[in-house]
Amino acid sequence: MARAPTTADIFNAIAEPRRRQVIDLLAREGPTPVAAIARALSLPQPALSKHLRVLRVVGVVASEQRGQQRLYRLDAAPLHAVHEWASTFERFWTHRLERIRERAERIAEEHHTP
Amino acid sequence: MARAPTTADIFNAIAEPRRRQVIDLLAREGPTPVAAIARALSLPQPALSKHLRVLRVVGVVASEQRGQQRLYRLDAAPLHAVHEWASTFERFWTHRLERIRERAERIAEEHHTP
DNA sequence: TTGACATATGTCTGTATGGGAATATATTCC
DNA sequence: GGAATATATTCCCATACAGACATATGTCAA
Repeated sequence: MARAPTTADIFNAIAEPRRRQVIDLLAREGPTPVAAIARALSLPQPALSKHLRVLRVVGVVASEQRGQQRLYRLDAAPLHAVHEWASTFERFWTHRLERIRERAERIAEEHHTP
Repeated sequence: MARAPTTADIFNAIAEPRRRQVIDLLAREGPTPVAAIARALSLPQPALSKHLRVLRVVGVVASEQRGQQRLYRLDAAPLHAVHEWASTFERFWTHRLERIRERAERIAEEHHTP
């Protein structure tokens, strides 16, 4: 079997940095026409349209005809799955951060009581 | 340009479901030898070894020789980036959930005072 | 050393990519 | 209808996959 298509699911879709940039921009700016996205990301319009298709297929953006242009807006729902999956591992960072903090405090303590 | 290699970064690495399974398993079970992972995931050993290489390159797992076998353990640090990125969009789910809850309460209210 | 076991690597194949360039499709205005 | 603008699609190419299978490498034990 080959690598799964980028349209297979949200995890494959967000593997591409350009697509994460698009998502970030829509989150910041709200609904945005294609040309404005292309300008902001310095991306040729055809390349962007292809990325937008991938994002549409996995349901993380939706488009609305607005006169001559097409407004794309974020639908963050599919990103919830990513967040939830990544949250599973929170305890690992927390533990590591705690260890770092504890060590820092211990060292500081030693320096104060020589 | 072609699609970025799976080893390019953590986002590309976790696009593959098998590799997320490996990560999940190591998070649950702690350090585990290759054969046990292969058995648990019903994955041929060569296929698994290739996935493990990808995960090693992006730094999300590390291996330790343990007698004849090799123990793989999770290093969740790179997943922090994924979690942080996904956290950016938390407000969208929260807002949506709030809207759903408010609507439900309004409807319930209407039913109680007809 | 030889053999048994555990893991890694190489080869093959079909499939899919992301960008560049050209072109097709919509939509609005005259 | 025809021109102008906005967006989508098609064709091209180099690259890289994931799995099946065979084989190499590494490690221990006798």
